[in-house]
Amino acid sequence: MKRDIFQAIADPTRRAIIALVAINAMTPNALAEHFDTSRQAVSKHLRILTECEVVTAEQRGREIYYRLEIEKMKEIDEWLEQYRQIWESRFEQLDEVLAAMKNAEARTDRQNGD
Amino acid sequence: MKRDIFQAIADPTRRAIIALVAINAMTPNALAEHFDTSRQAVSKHLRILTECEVVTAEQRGREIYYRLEIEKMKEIDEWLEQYRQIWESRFEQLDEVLAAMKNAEARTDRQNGD
DNA sequence: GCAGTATGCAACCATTCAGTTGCAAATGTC
DNA sequence: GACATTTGCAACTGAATGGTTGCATACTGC
Repeated sequence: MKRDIFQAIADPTRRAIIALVAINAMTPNALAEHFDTSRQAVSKHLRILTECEVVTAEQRGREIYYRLEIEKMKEIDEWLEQYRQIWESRFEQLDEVLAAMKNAEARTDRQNGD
Repeated sequence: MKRDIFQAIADPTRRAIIALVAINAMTPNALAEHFDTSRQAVSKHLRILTECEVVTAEQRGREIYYRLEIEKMKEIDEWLEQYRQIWESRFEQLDEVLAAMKNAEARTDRQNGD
């Protein structure tokens, strides 16, 4: 029942909804046109996304416009940060390896009088 | 049946496993000690993570060491990139607003002889 | 006020999922 | 070779999930 942002983005349809409302706010009906599923199915996804505060609803007459709450996406970025540090440090290590290889090559070249 | 990286990270236990094997490769038994669930439950999570290529297994005698495949985490980062662009552009807009406010403030100060 | 449109909510269904239990296979130790 | 350890796989279970259908509510335009 208690869902978090990671469960929110687990479903492909929800990721597609997020991508759509990121560009501009949309109504459930307009969103449903982009999918094979029913309007109600989209509506249920929107409810989940609203619960997770990934999107917010704004009533305009009888229409409800949903738009992306971009701040929530930063939470994923923050979680990813620890792993970004890992691959960046690995990249630096690779740099060191490449530098070492270049040095070794240069030495070999000198020895061979290249 | 066909799982992707987003479903892989949807489960809190799996995110915890990812965090653990990111530091150093671990066996299912060692991992299970960190959780309330059974070893088999952890093993099932490892199977899912392996299927998604988030972790890779290395057999050493009768033990199997699982380690994080950091490259796979980049896929999330790549997906997040489009949203990062949004919040960065919003940040720039905020900068412009702040700059405009500062200008307006400076003009007011001059008018008031402050 | 009435027909039509937009939406949310509840009930139901099939599938998936996370977990447990039991068991078999492979490896290490004596 | 006998036994313990480590692990994966299969079967089962209860809960969650994504989907559909039907209905109630609220707003628009006539």
